[in-house]
Parts: sequence; structure tokens; C-alpha cells
Amino acid sequence: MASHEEGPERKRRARAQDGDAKRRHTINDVARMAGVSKKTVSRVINASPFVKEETRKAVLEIIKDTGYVPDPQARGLAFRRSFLIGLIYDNPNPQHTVSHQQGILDALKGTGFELVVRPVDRSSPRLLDEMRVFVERQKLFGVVLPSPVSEDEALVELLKELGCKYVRIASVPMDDASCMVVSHDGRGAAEAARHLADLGHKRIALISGPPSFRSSVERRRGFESGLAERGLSLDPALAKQGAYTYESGIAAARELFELKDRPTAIFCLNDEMASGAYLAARDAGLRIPEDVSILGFDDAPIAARLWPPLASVRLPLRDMGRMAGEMLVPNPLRDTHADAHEVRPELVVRASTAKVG
Amino acid sequence: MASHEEGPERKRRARAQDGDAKRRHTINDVARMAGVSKKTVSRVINASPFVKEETRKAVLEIIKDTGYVPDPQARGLAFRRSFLIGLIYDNPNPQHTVSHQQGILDALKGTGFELVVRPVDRSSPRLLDEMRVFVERQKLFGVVLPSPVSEDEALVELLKELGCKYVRIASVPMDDASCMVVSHDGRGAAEAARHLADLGHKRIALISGPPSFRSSVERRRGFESGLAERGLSLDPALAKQGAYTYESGIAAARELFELKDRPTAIFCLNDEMASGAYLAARDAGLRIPEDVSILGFDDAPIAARLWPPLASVRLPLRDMGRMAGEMLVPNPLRDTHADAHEVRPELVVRASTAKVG
DNA sequence: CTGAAAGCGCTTACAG
DNA sequence: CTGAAAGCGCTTACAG
Repeated sequence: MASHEEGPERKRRARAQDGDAKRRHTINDVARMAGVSKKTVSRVINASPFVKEETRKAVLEIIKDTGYVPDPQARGLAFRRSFLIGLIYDNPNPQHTVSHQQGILDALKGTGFELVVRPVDRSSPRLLDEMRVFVERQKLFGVVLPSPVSEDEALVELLKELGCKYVRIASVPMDDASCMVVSHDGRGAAEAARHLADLGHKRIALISGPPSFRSSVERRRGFESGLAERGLSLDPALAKQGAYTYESGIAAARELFELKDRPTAIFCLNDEMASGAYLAARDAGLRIPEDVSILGFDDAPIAARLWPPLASVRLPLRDMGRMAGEMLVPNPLRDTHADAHEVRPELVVRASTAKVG
Repeated sequence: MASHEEGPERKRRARAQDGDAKRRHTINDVARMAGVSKKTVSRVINASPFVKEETRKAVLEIIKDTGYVPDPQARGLAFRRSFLIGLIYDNPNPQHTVSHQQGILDALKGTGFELVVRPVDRSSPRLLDEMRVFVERQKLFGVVLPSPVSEDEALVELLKELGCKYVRIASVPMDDASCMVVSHDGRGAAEAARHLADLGHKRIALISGPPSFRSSVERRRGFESGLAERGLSLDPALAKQGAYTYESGIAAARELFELKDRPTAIFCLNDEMASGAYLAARDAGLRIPEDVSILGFDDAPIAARLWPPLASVRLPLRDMGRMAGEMLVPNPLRDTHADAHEVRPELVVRASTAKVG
């Protein structure tokens, strides 16, 4: 025997091996080993204040030594609530989804909660029925709704009816602050407008997204207010509506380039459409940025890969996901209402914009 | 009273409303209404053959009328197994993750299984410990391992030890066919090589990924065998190793363009590096495809947005995810061992390749 | 083919 | 501050 291995360390090993062979420990094992009732162990697990400090310590030590982890299914069954967070999304942009996911998981790490993903078609007539079954069957603890799903008021009503917590990620406040992460897309768009104006551009065009996306409405509003700050306004002839797609960006930009008095700069409300504008500019024989400045939104991976690199407005997607996750899961260590759950879009300047010729 | 509302239809409504107000129905409600024991209802739910057809029908009707859905937590607790499928990924490419997710969920739709996502750092020394807790605590029914996580033999061993089903998605068979979805990246790379050779290129360069990615190894192998089919071979001076990143693509392509006898075509083992090669070509004053043909792999969204549009090898990611999902969840309707779980990469020809000048 | 009993691993009342 | 009993909604043996 290694005689220097004595005292608590040895006891710990012995306990850790106890039953380690087959199944994991249950609350009963822990209770027995700690010499208390399972109810007391339960109180410790759930951080009940009604446990003598001494008892708590003893139980916690056993928990640590045995590596005991409460069974989420059993807890969920008794609680009538699972430890699952749902991510309900309908976004064509994979980067958004993955970044949000990553952020939510940052927040969930170590909490015992897991993330269940659910892509949906927000225009489907069966959406609400599907969501009802999803939430009820899984007894979801809460859900995260990125835009544009976050803009579905009927879905939000359903969640309230089902007693399911939710956090809406959107470009503008549209609910109680305690269940909103606001990205203020409008502020980013305003900054974009000021940037172009400060480069001397007067004829600045806009290619917007579908009005069914609140983000497009807000970005446009912000853009116009940014222009106004510089004493400019959006010429209706220079306002084109796209569909947030590459093809729609090409078409809208072509129309703009065919104008007698064509714009010297174009702000596209996402990078996909900006990519389309690149193609249209090339076809029209226009150089970027010498003949036309182009600015996008999202700072998608593609932005930095285009030539010239596309200036764009970046949203901190992962941070937004993390905030949403933190708002959903209980964490006594965190001052829940400390900060407003808002983020600031950031203008990333690249070579696609320049002083007006 | 609406006297035309009689018979089964009325009974159905009455039953549907029964208790509909508060909670959802349980197995006990269904048993009582069907006049059988809960065990019999359980047998129907689990498609046991030991139920009289008549009894089964009666129970199924009640289930349908009441909208009863078994509680997955309770079932899981009794089964000692959850109805959750895990997706464990470590892939810098969001498109891969989202497409795989979508495909897995296609397969899970209507089965009652849900997908829990888990990004990991495959180089972390704590990976195995984390995975053990994840799988054990959630009592995962099974997991999907896309590459490069699928290449981690230690992780696979752990899953076996824990009795957790798994499906590995990889570029080449590396396990029993019943737990593999094979994408045969090598075949796609061979096709790429033949394509370039058939355009008359002799000096074809390769920019590979890190050897720690099996996909890179397989793509390279396939590329070389494709060259061999055309009586060509890879000149070691034209083989550069990248890191699957944009920057590494720039650096590798620059080296190639500085060679006295530079290549007339470059095959990049992913589109990120091909984007880098575009930049390097521009800097070197080389036109694509007139001076140099470039071909990528992945057919990422960026491929069609670059100028000129990048030819690339496409993998049916969503199909691969769907296959993995189908292999994991039990489905009596499907002939599990019917098809080999393999897919075929597809060469997407675009303007970035041309006959050698 | 069907059912009564016991149990999965927790928690909620309810007592002390 | 602590515990014995009952229950969450299912399933596994075990009987018939």
C-alpha cells in the first residue's frame, strides 16, 4: 500500500469506485452515502436555502466525489418541465443560424440545459400547430426566436398561452425588454448613410429587402434618418426593392445603372444583394469604387472575399445568441436586469466605398 | 341542439373536449376511455405485435380523438434512453452544419425524436470527458458525427462503451457500413482532375488542406488518381499545402504564381482557399480563366458569387444528413439495409476554368 | 392476448 | 432545518 495515500483522499477514491462499475449514481446513492434523505439531496441540488450549511457541504462533497449528475429526464418529469431550450429559426442565412446557436450554447454551457434546433417555414399554415406540439410535448423550458420568426405575433401569443419562456431577437424593441435582444439595425444603417454622405456622395441609392422582414423596414428607416442628419434625402427614383437575394440585387442594381442620372453610391440592405450589385456594376462597365461605391449589411463571410472587399455593417450575432441564452436560463450569479439587452451594429469599412469622383 | 350532429362525430367531439381545458391527456386517460389497461395502451404506442387487432384499433381511435401524445420524458425515464439525437460538430463551415442539420431533421420529422446540437473543439483535451457527460446525462439515443469529428477514433470508442448509437459522415469508409455515410470526396476530386486534363492542362497545381483532415487526404488521393487516368501526374513543385483558410489560399497561390514555370490550372481542396487564389491571381496580374483556371471544392455559397463564378465540387450535404438521421431512428416502414449509404460528389462547371491557352 | 405490481429518478405537498 | 409518502407518466418483468 502507498502509505502516503491516506485520509480524505483515500476515502474519496473508495467512494468514487463504489458502484462506478455499472450504472451511474442516483439521488438515493448520494443520500445513503451522505446519511441524509433523498429530499435533502434534492434541496441541495436545487439550491434551496432551507439546508444547514454543514449538511449542504457534506452532500456537496459526496456529489463531487461520486461525480453524481441528476437525471434531467427524471427532474423534468417531476418538474413538469424539461431542461431544453428551443431555437426556432427561419433564416436563409446559415451564418446567422450557426452564430446564434454558438452564442446560445455559450450561455448554456455548464447549466445542464441543452439546445434543440427547429427550422421552420414561417409562412406555413401549419406552423402554429407544429409549434404547439413541439413546445408541449418537449415541455420546453424556453425558446429563442431570431428574426424573422421573432416578428410573428401569433407565435408569441401561443408561447404565452403555453407558459413557455421566450426571447425575441429583433432589429427593434417589440415586446417587454425582459424578453428582447435588440440589434438596432437602424443605427447601423444610419451610420452607413453618414459614411457615404461624408465621402461626398449626394445621389445615394438604396436596395431594400422585402417589407415582410422587419429588418428591412428598420434598416431603411435608419438609412433615411442618417441621410437626413447630413441634409440629404432618399430620391424615390433611387429606392429599389429587392428580396434579400443575389438575383434581386442584380436586377435592382441594373435598373439603377440604367438611369440617366445614375447614383454614385448604393447601400444594399444585405450582402447577398450587394454581391448582385457587384455583378451588375461589372456588366455595366462600372468600376467599384471609382465609378460607384457599394455598401452592404451583415458582413457575411462573402463580404471580405469579394473584389474589391465589400464594406458592410456587422451585427454581433454570437453575442446576441449568448444574451438570449442568458436571459432564458436561471443563473443566480448573474444580475439579470443589469444591462439592457441591446447590441450595436458596427460599420466595417473596406475598399468598396470611396470619395465621390 | 343540432340534431344532424350525431353518431361517432359527436362522440368524438365530446371526448376531445374531455379534460382538454387544463392538462394534456395521459396514458391513464386513454386507457380509461378505451376501457383497457395502461399497459395495453403502452403496447399500442410501442407497436407491440401482442395486441388484438380490434383492441388496437379502439385504442388508436381514442389516441387520435384526444390528440394524445406520449410524454417523451416519462418514456425516456422508463426506457432508460431519451429520444434525443445529438449532432456533434467541429466544422468551420457554417453551410455544412446548417445543411447537415436540415437533413437530419428531415429524417426525424414525425418520429418524435429531436435534435440537440453540440459544437466542440476536437483538439480539446477535455473533449472526451465532455462527451461522456453529454451522452450519459442526456441518455442520447444516438449521435451524428460529421467530419472531421467523425475521424476521432477515441470518441467512437467512447460511444461504443456507452452503448450510444452513432453515424459517422466521412469522405471514405472507416467503420461498419451500418454506421457510415460516405461522401467519396476522392471521386469528386478525380472528376475535377479529369475535367482540367480534358481542357488540355498539363501543369495542374494542387492546394491541399491540413493533413489532419481526412477529407484533404482523400481529395488529394482522388485528384492524383484522376490525373493518372489521363496519363498525368502531380509535379511535387506544384503541390502546396494550405490550411483550408482564405489566407492560406492566398499564400499558396502566390508561391505558385512566382514559379518560373507556373501552373495553368489550380485545384484548391476547398472554396475558401480558391477565393484566396482569386486574390493572388489578381495581384499577379493573371486573368481567370484566360491565364489560369481555378477549381474549388464544396460549392459554398461564395462560389457562385465570385467573379468569374468558381467551378467547384458539390457534396449533397442535406442528403447526407438525412441519411444519417434515417440510419439512427428506427423506422419499420423503411428497409434499413436496402441502399448503401453513399453519395456522389458532383462537379459544378462554371466560368473559372477554360481550355489551356 | 391482457393486466396488476413495481420501478425508472426525481420533486411536490405535507408533516414534524 | 429535515424526512416519509405520494406522484410525475411511462415501461419492465411477471403473471395469467
